[in-house]
Amino acid sequence: MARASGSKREREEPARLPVVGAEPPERADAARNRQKIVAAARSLTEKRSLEKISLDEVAEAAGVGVGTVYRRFGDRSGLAYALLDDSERALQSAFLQGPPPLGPGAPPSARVRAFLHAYLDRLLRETDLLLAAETSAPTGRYTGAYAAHRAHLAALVAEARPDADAAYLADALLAPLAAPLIVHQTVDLGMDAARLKAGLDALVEGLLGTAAGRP
Amino acid sequence: MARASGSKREREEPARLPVVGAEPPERADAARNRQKIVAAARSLTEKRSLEKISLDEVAEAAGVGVGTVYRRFGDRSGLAYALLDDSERALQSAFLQGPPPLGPGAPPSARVRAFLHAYLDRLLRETDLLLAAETSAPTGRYTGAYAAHRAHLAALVAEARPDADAAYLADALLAPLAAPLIVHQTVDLGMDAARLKAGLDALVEGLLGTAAGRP
DNA sequence: AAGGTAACCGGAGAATACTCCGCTTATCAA
DNA sequence: TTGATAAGCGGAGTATTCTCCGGTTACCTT
Repeated sequence: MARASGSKREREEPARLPVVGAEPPERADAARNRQKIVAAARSLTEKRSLEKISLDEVAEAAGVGVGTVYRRFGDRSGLAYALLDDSERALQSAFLQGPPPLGPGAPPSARVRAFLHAYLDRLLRETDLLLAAETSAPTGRYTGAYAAHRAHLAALVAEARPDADAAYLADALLAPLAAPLIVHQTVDLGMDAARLKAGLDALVEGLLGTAAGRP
Repeated sequence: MARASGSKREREEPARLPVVGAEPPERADAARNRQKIVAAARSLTEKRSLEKISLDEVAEAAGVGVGTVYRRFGDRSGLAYALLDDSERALQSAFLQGPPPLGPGAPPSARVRAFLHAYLDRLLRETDLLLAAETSAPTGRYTGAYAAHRAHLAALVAEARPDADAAYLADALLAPLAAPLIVHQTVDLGMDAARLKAGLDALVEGLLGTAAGRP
């Protein structure tokens, strides 16, 4: 089920975020329906969390059949990612070509730190959507946008610590930003954003050594 | 939904793992049914993953009504935790009163390292159950056994680094052990246990400083 | 412009999750 | 023992997810 849903979404959702190569172009009616569905979902999420909205309901609001919703987005998680598309593009653009420290120009550890902060801010801003995206299809989380974040961090880690297992450390840095964990920390444990950022800073400090004496 | 399901399981599942205080005793027929359900589920999981078994099916195999399964365990996640009960007890016993370095007697950073290794081994041994436990009810993951692990690590971290935010770092150390991430790393990325352990060691080293010069 | 083909659509239907409540049973006090 | 009472039980019923396929439509070729 893990791989199945992952590869399914990959096939069903052409030309989205992390895809680079050219794919069979989307037919006009399909694109139109996609937009109708996204618009309807966006409108519905203004009243309650996506997690409490049935996809049948989205289909009806969009004026399409249920099958169409599932064909386009696979499941609730796929729809959530579509709704996150804008902020994801903004984030990627910021760390790929924006001003430092998030974008190029700052030392790697500072960029890692800036990325984690930016991701946390975004998570706190779109908690409901990211929760829905991660919790339906939990095993499919690690493709798509996650892979881009992971690659970005891995490159920075490799730059700062060429001897380390950069790929692993990238995962380890992203893991504390899992949406359900953040929700638990903020809602149940009462941790605020500043505390979480301080904690993330401690991680970066320990792993990459922003202190002067580190290689 | 997050809090709801969490508090529900808490109410429905008396006298399990992390509960300390006395609760209303479980009626004899209820206990009998619980055992029948667990036994049936255990038997069914020998053939396929719990995630692919409907709870109706478990109920029928156990010879009880569906309502009984839901009342006792709340959802698939609750049932999974029940099936993990034995290994969880073993783990807790090992780090609370077993021999060092997992149990008392070793320096804190060594105990943290030993705990992470032990948890990873257990995760690799019972991947399917832990995956089912975490992925149904993802927001309820952070109560019960997780809270015990977190408290244990937090105490060790506080001992090793009295100045640090021990509670946060405990979460940060446990986060890379999320079942779906481990599955992705091992299945999709082909990382083996040794690599994961080395990565965890690097985390511990960076955060707690097993190297001599750390306070 | 017309026709062929591949993609797409819709919604009925099967599977599964989860709830609800009238009836039964265990437990305990008298 | 025997009621009283609270806890538990079962399974029909409702809600939601997800699939499947006959009919439709966009797109390209000629």
